[in-house]
Amino acid sequence: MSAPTLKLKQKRSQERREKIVAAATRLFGDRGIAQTSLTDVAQAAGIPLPSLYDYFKDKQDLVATVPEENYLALYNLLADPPEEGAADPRQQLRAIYLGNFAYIRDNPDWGRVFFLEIWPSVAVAEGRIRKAVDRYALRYVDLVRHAIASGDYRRQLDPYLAMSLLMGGMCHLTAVWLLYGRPYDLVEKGRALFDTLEVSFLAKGDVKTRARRSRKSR
Amino acid sequence: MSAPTLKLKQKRSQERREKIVAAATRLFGDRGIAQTSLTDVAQAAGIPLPSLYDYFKDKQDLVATVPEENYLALYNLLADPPEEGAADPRQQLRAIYLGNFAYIRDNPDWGRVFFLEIWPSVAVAEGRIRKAVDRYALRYVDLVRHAIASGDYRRQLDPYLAMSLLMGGMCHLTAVWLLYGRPYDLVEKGRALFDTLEVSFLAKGDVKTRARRSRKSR
DNA sequence: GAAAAAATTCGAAGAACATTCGAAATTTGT
DNA sequence: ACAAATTTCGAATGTTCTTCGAATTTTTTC
Repeated sequence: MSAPTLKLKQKRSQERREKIVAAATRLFGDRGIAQTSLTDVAQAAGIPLPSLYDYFKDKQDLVATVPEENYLALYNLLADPPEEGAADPRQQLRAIYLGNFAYIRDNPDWGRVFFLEIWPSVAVAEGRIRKAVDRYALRYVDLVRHAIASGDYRRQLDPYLAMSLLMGGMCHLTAVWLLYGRPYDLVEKGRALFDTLEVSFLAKGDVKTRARRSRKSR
Repeated sequence: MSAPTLKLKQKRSQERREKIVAAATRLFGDRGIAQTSLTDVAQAAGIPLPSLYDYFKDKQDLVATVPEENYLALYNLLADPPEEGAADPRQQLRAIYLGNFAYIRDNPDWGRVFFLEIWPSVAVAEGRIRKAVDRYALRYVDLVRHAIASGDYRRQLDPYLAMSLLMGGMCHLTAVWLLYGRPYDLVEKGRALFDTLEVSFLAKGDVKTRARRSRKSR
């Protein structure tokens, strides 16, 4: 029976599900969601077409799964190492932002689906995806707030505006990077973007106070 | 016969075409392109389904037409009034950027299709759409270059990076605005975004030199 | 360790949608 | 008025999404 993902599988036929998601991520990223038929996905995953419906309610469900699944990996990746620099929100924001670019660079398929197909897109209005994206965006809002509280960033800076600039810049940069065949180092550009952007975030008088950012570099 | 848009219509049944585009813009913006069937478009336009193919090669062709058609209007709107401030690239950039937001505010359907459905999206890779978008983006690159040349903006500022920030911010802001039901004045937010962003564009020593921006205000 | 219960798989069939064809209707040119 | 060109759309086709349920496999129970 076509059982939605409501009840988890009880065996390692979990692998099939993963195969499907992997195939879908690749194909969606390649040609776009609309141009990818479930027949293609099934074939690429080596699974009969109707069986897809044993793992996903419908195509939209599969689409929503792609960013969800990767979001977890990304979130964990970026959530872990706040220990060492926990006291420096500005440093943390920078690390997370660049980590984000690195993740995109290392998972371009996912990046393509997420930044070119799903977000922004009306799909993001769908509850499940919206939730993930919001949580993601609020993380940045939070970090900016901390940086303001610590005195690094201007007190008048609107954290939501700052988030829009960070996310929007990342989205645009990634989109261009992907569309033009990944011609340059995305993380490098991301760093330049962040540094440019941060100039407008910083508290004026504080420029030198916190200018000891080059320790360890990367 | 199903004649692609190759040869223009020789009568005012041009109106039908416009009806279709209008209906498509509204429906695509409402529910998204994938969730809108040509049957819906045909019904909304009051035209039998197969007749759509007398005006558009296929669905993708209709999709591409939406941004194309509006792009012209926007482009003309923003290209006209450079006369008065032609000498001040910084002022011109600001005016065009805000004019852009105003156009989105006044044509939210188009904004939705363009910023949530088409750009960014792999659709943008398609020749026709790419061309329009590129021309659009390069306009900003150009304006930034002028502002650099005039000494308003930092000499080290990468015009492409600046464009990414401008476009990305606009895209994100618009997306949020649309998705959350247009809760605030988009142009106002756009202005705040621009002013925040511009801080990082400006030449350092020049802060006071060119600070006479308040004449006549907006 | 076999029978019952539960979960899993997928072939066959149906529904929704995009797209094509070409004959009828209309307009244009002479 | 008549022929040529153009426009319109009903009927038919092909593709893709989705459902149904019987056959198969795995898990549980005694």
